Amino acid sequence: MQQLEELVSSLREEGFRITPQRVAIVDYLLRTDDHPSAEHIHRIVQKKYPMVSLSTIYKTLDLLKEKKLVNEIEVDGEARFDAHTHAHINLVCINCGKIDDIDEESLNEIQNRAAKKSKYLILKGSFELFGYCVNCKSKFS
Amino acid sequence: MQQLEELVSSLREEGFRITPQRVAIVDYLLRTDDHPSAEHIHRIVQKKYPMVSLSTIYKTLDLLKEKKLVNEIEVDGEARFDAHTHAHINLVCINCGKIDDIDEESLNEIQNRAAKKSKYLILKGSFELFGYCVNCKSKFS
DNA sequence: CACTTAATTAGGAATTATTATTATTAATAG
DNA sequence: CTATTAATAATAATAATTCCTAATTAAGTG
Repeated sequence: MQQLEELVSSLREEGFRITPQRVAIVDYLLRTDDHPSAEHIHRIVQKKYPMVSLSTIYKTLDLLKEKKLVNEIEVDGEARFDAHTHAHINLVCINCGKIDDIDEESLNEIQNRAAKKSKYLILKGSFELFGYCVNCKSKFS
Repeated sequence: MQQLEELVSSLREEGFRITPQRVAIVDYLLRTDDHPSAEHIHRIVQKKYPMVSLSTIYKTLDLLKEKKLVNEIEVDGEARFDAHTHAHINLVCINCGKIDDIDEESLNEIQNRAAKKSKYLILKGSFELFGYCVNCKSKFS
């Protein structure tokens, strides 16, 4: 995960204007471990800048996506975003909706166990995986 | 994959009414290997029953989902459905959008290879997997 | 074979997430 | 400081899905 200053100056160097809105959005995305929706980012950013509009959130997220600075995933027809652009998978608990990241190193272990146990994944929509949700404690089979 | 008659009588046994609309929807889902959207199912079913409404499609799909007779996945913010309810994963080509099923036996092999090569999957949104799309021939890395 | 009635339907309105449009504002270059 | 033009706010438009309600009908009952 990169620092705010790096991101901001890299954007400036590429000729993008640095606005308070953009800084606030990037700042929030870097600070959170969550996978917020555009709406959620909007509510957070509005605390500091009450007049920021939702379409600005969307446009900024588009820009950041294009620059590979954020990752977009999809849950129940809603876009969610995170600033963790290294290789990882997003796990969505089919019980409580909690989203977790799993990085490459944990993933190796999981894939090994998966191969041994011949459990299955379902990409997109609901998915199943051995293990349990760290949030709601429900078990998968 | 179950037969139409089995499904229909199992629905009837549970007290659900068997309507031409429901039969047509189930019939189509059983016949196709595709992952049609609600809209697409609507167009197909309308060929036989021109007055069937889109909301009926949605309600019927909800019923079938609840009874675990169809599987719902999500592609680009659009719901897609299939009647293959056995354990499998859905692969979505990040290049052409083609959706494929992989059943448990093929999956074992894939997971073994995945474990060896330590490639990664991304659940939801785009995903990456070694291999190539059988439809557009584009390779994944 | 009617008769009854609760489940189901059609059709349109409402909702939700997102994108497009446009006049206004403000970040940056000079 | 001023001009340029990208970025913004506000609003309208769009697309997928859900909600609503009066009308219809499947299927059990006499």
